[in-house]
Amino acid sequence: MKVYNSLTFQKEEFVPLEPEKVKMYVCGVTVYGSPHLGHAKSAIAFDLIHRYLKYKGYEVNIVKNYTDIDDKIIKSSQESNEDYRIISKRYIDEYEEIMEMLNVEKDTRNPRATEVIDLIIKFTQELISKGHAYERNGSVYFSVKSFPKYNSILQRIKEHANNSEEEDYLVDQDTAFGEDKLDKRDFALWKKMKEGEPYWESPWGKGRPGWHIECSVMILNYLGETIDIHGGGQDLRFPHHRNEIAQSESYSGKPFAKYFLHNGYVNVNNEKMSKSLNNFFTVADIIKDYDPLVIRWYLISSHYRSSNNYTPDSMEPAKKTYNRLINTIKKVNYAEFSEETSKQLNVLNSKIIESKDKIIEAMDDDFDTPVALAELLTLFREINKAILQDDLKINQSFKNQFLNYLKFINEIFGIFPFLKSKTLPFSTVGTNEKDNLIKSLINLIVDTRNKLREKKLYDISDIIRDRLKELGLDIEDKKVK
RNA sequence: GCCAGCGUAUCCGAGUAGUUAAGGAGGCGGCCUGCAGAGCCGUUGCUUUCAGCAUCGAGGGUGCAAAUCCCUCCGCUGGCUCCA
Repeated sequence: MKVYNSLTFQKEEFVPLEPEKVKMYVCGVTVYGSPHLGHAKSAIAFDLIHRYLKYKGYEVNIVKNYTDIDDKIIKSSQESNEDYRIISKRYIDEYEEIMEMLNVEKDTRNPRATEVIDLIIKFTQELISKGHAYERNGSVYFSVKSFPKYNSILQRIKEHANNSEEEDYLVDQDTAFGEDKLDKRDFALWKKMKEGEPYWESPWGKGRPGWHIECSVMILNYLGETIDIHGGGQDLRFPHHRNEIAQSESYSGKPFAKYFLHNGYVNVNNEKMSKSLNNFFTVADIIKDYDPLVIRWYLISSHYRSSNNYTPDSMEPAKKTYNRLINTIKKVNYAEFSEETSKQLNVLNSKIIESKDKIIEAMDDDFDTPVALAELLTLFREINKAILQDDLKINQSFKNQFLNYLKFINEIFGIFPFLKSKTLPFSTVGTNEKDNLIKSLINLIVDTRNKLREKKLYDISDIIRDRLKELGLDIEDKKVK
């Protein structure tokens, strides 16, 4: 299996530190607003990776944080005159609700920044004692100079550049960059409290953590000094991820993460969807018009590293394609049954196996979902052709194999969450007395209507079909005998 | 300016050297159907059909062979201390 590693700018064979186990951390959201489609893209990208690693037999320990204290939350809190905890709680709840609808699997844990303040303070103290950080006026800064390879992390430095790295980055040394910092590149580990802000007590007085520190601390605490996969959006490469690496490697003296994976953006009119540009579409709004699974399909039908250009029409093709899949599943469910094995059925069986192999091959190549989904659609076309065009009768073993295939698809893509039981999903009729009665009544109506059709009493049979549709029962006619 | 990446047919979106540029959506034509729905097939660059010529932002280069590698240029997006 290969993954594209942002640290080395190339695809690499995925080999975890410990066999069979993967330690994974994903930068989550800052909770001061409703999640938009861009957040969903990131969450689904790493959900897909999580699922696929599990499918490959790895035991995945995945941690994703909530940043529940930062400038924007404080600002929002001051504007609405609400406690910052109420705001963060509200948006964490909403985020979790949305993620559940999008069928994003639960992480191993989701720590909040405010849960780890003590650990942040300890971590910061340790960095100071090792000479990697310094305190100025109640704030603590990381000293980038103490970490020589800083500039080359997650960024290529051109070999022919005349200037040394330092010169490149320190030309503005004497322009204003915050009076307390010793180097323009230094960043805050601990921020001194401003009047009216939430605060925690620390050895440097009242204050709160800087932006980058929580991730380093959570990783150390919940996953260890070195992890396998660190994920997040492209926009976090710098400064956030570079700073995390600097802090953590200065702290432990060990490599921080083996692979960095970054997902692409959702764009609107070829601009990044973001809160600051106010061009975002929230998932909650899109769900009003589209099934969350259609949104999921839309997002995974492009590669996780590339960007989607979203327009309000973008969901339409996704919806149609997704419905085609559902229709095919229904067709198989209602197909005529025969225990005999036909040659054509054997061919279909082997196509299912082939399709699965091809999907695995595509996913092994840096989670290439577009190619994998193309394989899925090709198989479904074959099945439609056989069952609708050729009136293929299916047997139990085919049904089982198809069901297993669907479960495999759901396991790695999460697009058929209704597949829980051992049966196909659309046999809504149970076994109790009432259900049997309903079943008999429906059969009675359908049989009667078919008799009418045989007698070419189409106006009556069309009314019945329309009325049944109003009740949510769709009839799809076949040829009249 | 520096760094990363992008530019593929009407649109979305794969494809990093080896016969037909995956798949989807839309359009057109056909099949099926009492109708509808669903589905299937073909087509969707150009030219006087079965043949030929093009084609992956533009131009050049390497090579038996290029959407794919190299160079130059054009255009676009993102990051460069708020960000998924």
